Parts: sequence; structure tokens; C-alpha cells
Amino acid sequence: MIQPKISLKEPRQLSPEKAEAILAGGMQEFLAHGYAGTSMDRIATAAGVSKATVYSHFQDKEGLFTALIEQLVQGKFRSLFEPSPENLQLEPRIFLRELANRFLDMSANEPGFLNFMRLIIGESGRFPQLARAFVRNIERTSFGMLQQYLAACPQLKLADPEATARIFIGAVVHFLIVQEMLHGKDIVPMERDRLINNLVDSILL
Amino acid sequence: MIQPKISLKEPRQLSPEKAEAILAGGMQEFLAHGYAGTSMDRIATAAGVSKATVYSHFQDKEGLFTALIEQLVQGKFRSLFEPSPENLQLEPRIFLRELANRFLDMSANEPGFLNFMRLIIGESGRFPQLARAFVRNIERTSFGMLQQYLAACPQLKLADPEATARIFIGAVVHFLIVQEMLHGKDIVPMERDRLINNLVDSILL
DNA sequence: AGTGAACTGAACTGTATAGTTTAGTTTGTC
DNA sequence: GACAAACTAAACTATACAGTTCAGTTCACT
Repeated sequence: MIQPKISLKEPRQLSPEKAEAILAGGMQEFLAHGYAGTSMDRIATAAGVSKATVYSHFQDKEGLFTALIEQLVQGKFRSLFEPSPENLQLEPRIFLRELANRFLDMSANEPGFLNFMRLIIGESGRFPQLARAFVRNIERTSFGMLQQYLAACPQLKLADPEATARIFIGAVVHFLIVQEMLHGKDIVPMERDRLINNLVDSILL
Repeated sequence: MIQPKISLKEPRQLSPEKAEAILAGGMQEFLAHGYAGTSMDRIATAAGVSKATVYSHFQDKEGLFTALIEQLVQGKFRSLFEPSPENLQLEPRIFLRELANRFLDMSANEPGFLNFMRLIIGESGRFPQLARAFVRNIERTSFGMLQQYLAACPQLKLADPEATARIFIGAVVHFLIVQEMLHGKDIVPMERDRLINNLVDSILL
């Protein structure tokens, strides 16, 4: 009793390479022009794929957008506020400075990250589930990591490591938003190190 | 030698009431659907005005959008991080708690404020001059006010009031972004007072 | 080699868009 | 009342869009 192998799989065998290309094209277009400003024709062209293929891989524009953001939130941009493991046994002051600098450097060097945050925030009213996925995968992870580090550091004796972690991350992220995302560098100038040093000093007594 | 009064004015006498109605309709539509997602027909309908009138008051969609954001940035939403004057001589701990609570309350009660911030951030890549107007009129004012208060408070002796002001505002604004704008309340819950108390304690020694 | 499904390119449907025009109506001012 | 400009409603242009259809091609698997 021989069963053809194919019957064990899904009846479809859509090529994963095409799916990847469509997601890559969608990322390029959505990050540059926003959800409403992006057309499916341009996505297909950017992906090097026919429009019919786009619609055989994804149900509609909203489905493609949702799949794309969920992929970005779980993959490409998840590790942005993660410390490099070898830094974990540094002195807390140094560790925190490293952490903030690492995040700001990665935001500056990773092309598309600013536009990704613009898109998540800009569409958070119309796509609340995507905003929640962002919080679950990126914000919550960052809070948890830093909170655990702060709580495990014996010499600190912080009253509330969870709140402290949020203050730290909040100050750094808002600095990024105002200086880079909103182009505030020339209007409200502030040296990165000045903010970080003050922040670290505020938090560690 | 009698000059007709009209010759002293601009040759046009477009009614300011219509202009106001168009801006109000544009606000409703742009805040709800974003720039690309809003149509000029719906703005005209929302304003109770014909489409031709919209185009006689504003050059095009971009001109209307720009004028609207500039009006919001200088008027309706400018005072959001301003303290009420009678609070200025409170004890610093109380003053700072009041300031943060006031900002979070106003953000929650002022309908459209969250969507306004979503719009500014979401379009900051495509309309950098509007993002800069936001920074100039709202962020810079808030920083300056708090910095001056902190520097003038004799008992504090802060090393860097300017950096401290940014840390404070950054932590509070980021709290608003994650909890309300990105719908993170249920995913990363945190009592408002817990964050504010910890923030005030971190900053004042 | 042959079978079927993925894929292409292009045409197609129906709707929506930004912006203009036109003909006619209101309105303020002399 | 007369004039001019603001305004209206609606038609109009030209383009763009989401999504579908279809005839023909590629490609993986047997």
C-alpha cells in the first residue's frame, strides 16, 4: 500500500524563495511609503515577481502587511536591545553605558529600523494587533532582560528593578525618537554621552 | 482722496470660517486615516464645503496637511507638557509628580492627541519639516520649562538639569507610547504611580 | 516524456483618487 | 440694484489602485 509522498504534504508547494522575495519587496515598499502609500503592483515589481504570484502567496494587502510585520518583529529587529553576552559580567555602570550605546549604534546602522518604528507607531491605531506584537517581542523582551540584570546585581540594591528598567529604556528610546526619528538634532542638541552618563548616574544612586 | 477700504486688503476675501471648517475636517480625517489614507473628497464632506472651496483655500493636499499640522503644533497641542502656574512653588517631588500626572491625564482626555503623535511620528520620514516643527514647538518648550525649573530649585543641586529634564520627559513619554499608543497595557502592565514615584526618586538624589 | 501545479505577463473590472472646470447661486459692498 | 468675488454641485480628466482572469510557460516530480 504505497501512498504518494505528496499526499502527506499540503496540496500546495508554493516556492519559499518567492515568498521571501515578496516579503523583501514588501518590506522595502512599506517601510518607505507606509501602508496606504504602498501599492501591490510596486511590491510585485520590487520582488521581481508577477502580481498573481503575490496573491497566490498572500490573501490580500492586509495579509501581506501583517505577515511582514510579524516576521520583522520576531526576526530582523528583535535583538536590538539585547546586550552582547560577553558584556554581562561588566561593572554595572559600564554595562549600562554599553547597552545604551549598542542600541543607539544599531539603530543608526541598521537601515530601515527608524522607518520600521515609524511604521509600527504610525499604524498602531489602525493595526493594534501589530503594535501588540511589537510590544510582546521587542519591548517586553528588553524590559525583562534589563530588569533581570538589575535585580541580579547584588551591589545595586534597587528598590524596584522593573520600574528602573523602564525608566532607563524609556529615556534612551525617547532620545532616539527626538534626535533621529523627528530630526531634532539641530533644534534640541544633546550629546549622546551626556545623556547616558547622567542617566546611569541617576539610576545607580 | 478716498481710497476704497478693499484696496488696502489682499484682493481675496476668503471666509475665515470656511478655512477653519476645512482645517477641522482635515484634522478629523488625517488623524483618523493618516496622510495617504485620506481623500480630499472626504475632507470636503467632513468640512461641509465643496471641493472647489477646499482648493481655493489651500493649494493642494500637501499644503492643507502642512498648514493643519503647523496649526496643531502651535495651538491645540502646544500646552500639553506645561505645568499649571499655581504648581510652580510646590515642593519639587510633588511638582514633578503633578507634572507627569498632568501630562498623562491630558493625553488620555484630549481626544486625538494619541493619533496626532502617531501621525507626526509616522510621517516624520516623508514630512521632516513637520516633525521639526513638532520638536520646536512642543519638545523644546517642555525641555526648556523643566530644565529651568530644575536649575532654579536651590535645594536640588543637580549636576546637569538639562540632561535630567530629558530623562524625566523621556521616561514619561515612552511610558505613554508603550502603554497607550502601542496598546501595551495588558502585555507589560505597570502602574502609573509606580513608574512616576521611582522616576522622581531616581532623579532627586 | 508527461502530468500538474507554480508562475508569468498582460489584459481586465470596478472603484477611488487629485485636481480642474463649468454653470449657476449666494453674499458682501458700493 | 449692481457688481465682483466666494461659493456650490456636479461633471470631468487622467491616473492609480486592489484584486481577478486567462492563455501560455516553466518546473518539479514520476
